Amino acid sequence: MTTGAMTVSSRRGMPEKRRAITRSARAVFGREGYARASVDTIALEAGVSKRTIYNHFADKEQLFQTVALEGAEQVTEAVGELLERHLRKIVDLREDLIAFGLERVAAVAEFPDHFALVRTIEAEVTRIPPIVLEVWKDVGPLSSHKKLAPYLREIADRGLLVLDDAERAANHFNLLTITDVNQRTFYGALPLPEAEAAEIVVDGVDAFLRLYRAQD
Amino acid sequence: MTTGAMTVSSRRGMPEKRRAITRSARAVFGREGYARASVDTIALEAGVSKRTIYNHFADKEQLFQTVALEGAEQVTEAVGELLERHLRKIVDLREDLIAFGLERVAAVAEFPDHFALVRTIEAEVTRIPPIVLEVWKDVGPLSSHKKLAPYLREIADRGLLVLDDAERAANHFNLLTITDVNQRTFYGALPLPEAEAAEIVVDGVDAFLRLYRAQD
DNA sequence: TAATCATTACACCGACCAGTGCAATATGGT
DNA sequence: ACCATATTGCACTGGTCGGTGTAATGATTA
Repeated sequence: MTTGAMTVSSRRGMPEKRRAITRSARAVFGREGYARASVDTIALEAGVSKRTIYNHFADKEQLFQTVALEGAEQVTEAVGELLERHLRKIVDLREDLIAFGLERVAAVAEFPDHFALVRTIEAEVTRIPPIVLEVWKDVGPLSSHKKLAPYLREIADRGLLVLDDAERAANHFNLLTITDVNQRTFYGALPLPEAEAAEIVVDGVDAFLRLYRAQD
Repeated sequence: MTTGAMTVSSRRGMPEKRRAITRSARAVFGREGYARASVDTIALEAGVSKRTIYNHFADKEQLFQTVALEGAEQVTEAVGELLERHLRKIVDLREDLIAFGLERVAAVAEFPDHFALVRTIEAEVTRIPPIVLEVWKDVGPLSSHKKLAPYLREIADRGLLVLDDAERAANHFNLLTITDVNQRTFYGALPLPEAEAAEIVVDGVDAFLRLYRAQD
């Protein structure tokens, strides 16, 4: 098979095949869970031979860890962009926070394979080497969560919020919006009408503002 | 094996063996996850033959569902007792809410097998029949969460809280306390120093009170 | 004692799976 | 054309697992 041409860029670095493998692995690990996911299935869906997978990765576990870390980085980067886009310059605080919250929630739906994988990671949490888990949390959810704090700090410095501890406020914002939605949908695994998601976010933002909005 | 006496209560109803099976199944499903958990292991740890398991349950899946539902009921009942104990009669609102929150968090540690199973359920969420999942949510987490609302309503009626929507307030309380802790520890799978858990609960309660305490 | 029924040990089937070895093939650089 | 390397197909091993069939054992009840 694969008698075709493959005109460009094949033998450089190691992309193409490797990317196909990680893409497929992300999908299969997320869909089936770690134990059920078979390397044969991953190979099939990647359009690659099983042997090639073992040429790129030592074993199933290392493949899983690689995919988990890559996905975490991608999402964290996307969240970083959302922060810049919505909270760099504040026009209307409530509107901007709501817009950020909505896009933050939508981001879960835009990386469905990754967030299915997150559920798998959480299920495997006791079997993942502690160091790996720590790194994943750091580059993933922890990083996404913490990045919000400095934006809130700056908004507070401009007099729009009153907060003693920006990290705590960021935590509260996250709990009242994204965490609430994720908890109800299991990271997007179950459908939630967009209107309800929006209602939750608006509720959360309003609660957040009652907690931290400057009185004037 | 089992040549012993077993003096009392064996052939009535069907407990004893069945309870041993569900206890063991809860532990193994929680520890290993659904796919990895082997019926042989469950039988071994239950001190029961594999055949006996299949005499009580149709298959692995039904055993899993049974265990999931039983555990959810137990925890919901325990949470109900905590509510009665701490929020029936309010002495000092903040103290009582903190005490409730702390015990609520501690309850996760007191049912470690069940909450390990919860992680497994969440991972299997797309493979669990929708009706079963709905029932589980209803008797389990949803019920535990919703039970808080009427207590808050009553506290508000006594003038200690100001809230338009008791359900929303209950949701906020849960998010700011138990959900925060559960998210950080993966339902108790990872250790969290008790002091830190307490700090989170106190933080959460104080945020909740800033949201809803009567201005007096 | 006899009959009933839960339980047991044990062997077994069919299926799946992680990982390997190897020889053939394809590909890109020179 | 030649070489180094990536990839492929495929068979194979050793192991696990869900579920079943069966004959024997033990206890309970009448």
